[in-house]
Amino acid sequence: MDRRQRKTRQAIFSAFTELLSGRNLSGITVGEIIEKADVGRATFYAHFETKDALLDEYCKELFCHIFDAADGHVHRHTHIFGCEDTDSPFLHLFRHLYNNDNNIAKLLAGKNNEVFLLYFKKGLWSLVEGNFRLFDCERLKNLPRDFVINHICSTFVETVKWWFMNDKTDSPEKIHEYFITLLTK
Amino acid sequence: MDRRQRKTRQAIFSAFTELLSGRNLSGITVGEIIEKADVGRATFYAHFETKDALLDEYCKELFCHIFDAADGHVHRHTHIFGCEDTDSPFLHLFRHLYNNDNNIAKLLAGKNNEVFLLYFKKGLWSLVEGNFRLFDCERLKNLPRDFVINHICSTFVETVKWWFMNDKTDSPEKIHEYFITLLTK
DNA sequence: TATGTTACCGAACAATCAGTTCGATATAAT
DNA sequence: ATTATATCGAACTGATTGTTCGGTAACATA
Repeated sequence: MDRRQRKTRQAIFSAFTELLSGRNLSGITVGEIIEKADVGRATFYAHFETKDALLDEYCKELFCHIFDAADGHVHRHTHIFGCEDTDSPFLHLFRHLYNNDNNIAKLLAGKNNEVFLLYFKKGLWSLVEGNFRLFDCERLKNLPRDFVINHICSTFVETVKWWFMNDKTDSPEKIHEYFITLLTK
Repeated sequence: MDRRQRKTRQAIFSAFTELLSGRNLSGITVGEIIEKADVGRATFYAHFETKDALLDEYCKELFCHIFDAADGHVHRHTHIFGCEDTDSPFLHLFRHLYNNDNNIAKLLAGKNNEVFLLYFKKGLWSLVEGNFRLFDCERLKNLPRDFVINHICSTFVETVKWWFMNDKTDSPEKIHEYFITLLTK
């Protein structure tokens, strides 16, 4: 990719990040983005077809990174319940979120930012599905598989939201314990 | 209230309902609403300050009704777990949703309609909080109260969403069973 | 019926924003 | 040095929101 293209793309992403941390997504205009990115209007539209396209690619880069990192942890142990000492990929995720990598926390905590939760959940789905056996539990055995997966994902997302709403007063380990308590028998 | 006012308000609500069932909320313009409602532009803004204000009042009327109905059921029994024969307020809600009162199903099933889910959850919260004792469960005793309430509400909402996504192939009773299974020990 | 009040109409208006177009300029590749 | 391409910037279209205002119709009251 041309160096000019790389720089422009980076500038737009940075500006977008900065704007997102201070305001609702719906209130951010293209004009503001290009002003903060110091980029011509036509240039913006040469990179992204629409504002939604920008959001799309932005989320892809953001969440792809964090979930890939979490996925690496999955082969280090066999069962997240009953193995207190070992990391679970979810504890790993909680820690990522606690450290606020890539300002994800601010994005997920906002009010009108359901878009991000959607992407977040999508990444979660793969993670949960890929390790479904870890959630083997007598109680959930007779329920439809995708119903349970959805429940696990939603529970995680809602746990994160609740955590952030309370300004992350609890430690990642504590929150992980809460999360597990909800899902285990 | 003046009969003219009533008629205008009703016309706008009807038009809004009709438009909502076919399109995303964000894609609906004031122009479309007043055209379908056959109402002058100035009249619309005499009734509702903004489009969001319309949405607000619309949701209030919609969900207020359904939750009031559900709340009436709450005193007919003491514990939703382990009393298979008796109605729970949640089974009652599932039945309401199955019958698609007020086209609520279409609203909640849509893609970009998180706004409605928000209002829905708000109503749920009161219902759950008002009957928190019904969810007495050993496993959840040590968790923060509002964390658990939030989890119950979220689980209900997600169950409904999953149900609708699958075109309501399961009966309200079956879905209620699923829901209870997720939350009981 | 006569009168005053209130709601509605409709058209015009300002302001904001998304997305397009195009000629000129700067930067990269060969 | 030459060619290709990314960027700039300004102007433009079109859609949408929300406002204003004079005229008209419906309502309430006496």
